[in-house]
Amino acid sequence: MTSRSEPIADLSGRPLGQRALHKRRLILDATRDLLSQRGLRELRVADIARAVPTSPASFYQYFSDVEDAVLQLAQEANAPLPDLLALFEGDWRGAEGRRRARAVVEFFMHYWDRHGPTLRVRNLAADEGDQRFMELRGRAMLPILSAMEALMQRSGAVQKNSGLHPPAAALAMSAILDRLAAYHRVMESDAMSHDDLVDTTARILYHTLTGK
Amino acid sequence: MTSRSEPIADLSGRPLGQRALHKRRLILDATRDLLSQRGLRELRVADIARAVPTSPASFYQYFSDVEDAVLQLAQEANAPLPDLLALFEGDWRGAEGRRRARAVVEFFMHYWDRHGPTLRVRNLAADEGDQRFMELRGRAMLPILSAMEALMQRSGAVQKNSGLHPPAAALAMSAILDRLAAYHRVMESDAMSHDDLVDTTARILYHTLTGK
DNA sequence: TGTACATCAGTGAACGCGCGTTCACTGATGTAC
DNA sequence: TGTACATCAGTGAACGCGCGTTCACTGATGTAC
Repeated sequence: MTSRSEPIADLSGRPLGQRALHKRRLILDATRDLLSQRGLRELRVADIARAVPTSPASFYQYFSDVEDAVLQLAQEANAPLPDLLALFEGDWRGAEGRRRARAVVEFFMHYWDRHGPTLRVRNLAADEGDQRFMELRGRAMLPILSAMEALMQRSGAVQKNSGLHPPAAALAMSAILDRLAAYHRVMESDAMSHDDLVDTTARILYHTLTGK
Repeated sequence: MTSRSEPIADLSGRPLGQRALHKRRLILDATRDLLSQRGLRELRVADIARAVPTSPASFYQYFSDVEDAVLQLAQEANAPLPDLLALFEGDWRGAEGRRRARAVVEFFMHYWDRHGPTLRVRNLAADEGDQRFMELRGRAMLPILSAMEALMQRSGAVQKNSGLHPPAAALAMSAILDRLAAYHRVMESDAMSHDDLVDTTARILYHTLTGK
């Protein structure tokens, strides 16, 4: 989803060759590594360049500043979402629906295990009002929310759970999924196993989306 | 909840007089203001001092660095939580329960309207693994999670929603409440009113905690 | 296939700024008698 | 009530470091004939 149409370009808009694409990749990877090792506040262009390793000047060939690089990472993180969308579309009746609900929860957990540092920063920046990050989060969330609402309509949940406002309910479900995926690793323990967490979340999701 | 027992002290441990407490207050207020105006990454000791206005040296009389000041703010943000706790304790049968569920949702929204910038940063720092912020978040959340679990037990939700693991369900509910409170202002629109959001969230909460 | 040239890509080194941090001092407040 | 002294509180000014940013150059790759 890293912009389907336009090829990747440098800051002057010139399209990149193989060699340049590779360098850009190394810089993005280093940015992501640093983001997961240290915090957002400690993320500096100089550190990223040191980690690659390369000169800070190379960084500025591709990105205008640290936020810009993180924005690219957040954009790349949208790539797996069509797979998630596919889980919502289709048959959610009976056992198949319960299976799909679990698959959705597991998807979120893997997704956050992989992209957590980036998504956390994206969400903070969006919450703080940064337009670019708000837009990016919107592009990620809106299709999922729509898919949930569509499912609530055709499953009859809207009638059975009458009083639930579908867009609000969809938002609530995405909040659970995001948040629990974000810290499931910290929360899992003897008192609460991975399966407890997945199972309970999947049940709430299934019930809210299908009314059963 | 700014530490009930020990009086507030400067970095050498000396308790503060009235004048010093007032200055410290001004610095914390400026920190919070800057945090809501700009982002976390733009928060500098020099900026805070300018905003007060005072000398950077004054800042260092009370706080070891920017994180330390934010940590104090996050600590103060725990103060209103006993009121929330009180909502969970008591009678949740019938109309009274539905009323309380709504009150919980409204509490969260007001709470985030007021302390949002601080709580966002607290959550990011905790997610990034900062021990001090993790502990602080734990002190805020654990009593609430316990109160929800206790309610699920005595309301019979555990039997009726059999299969829900109470700690996991409580975690899921706190995720909804936090996240929707965090961005309810951005989400409210013609298609989804404040009341839709409150009502739907309250219904999900009520159903999960009481089984009805 | 070889050579000349154009363009792409990468970076060493330098500059200047602004930040974090501290010191040494001034002024305010409290206490003793 | 007044005076001397001790302690509390606040800060101006300075220092040095490291970061962001850019320039001018070198080296790599592609293209034409």
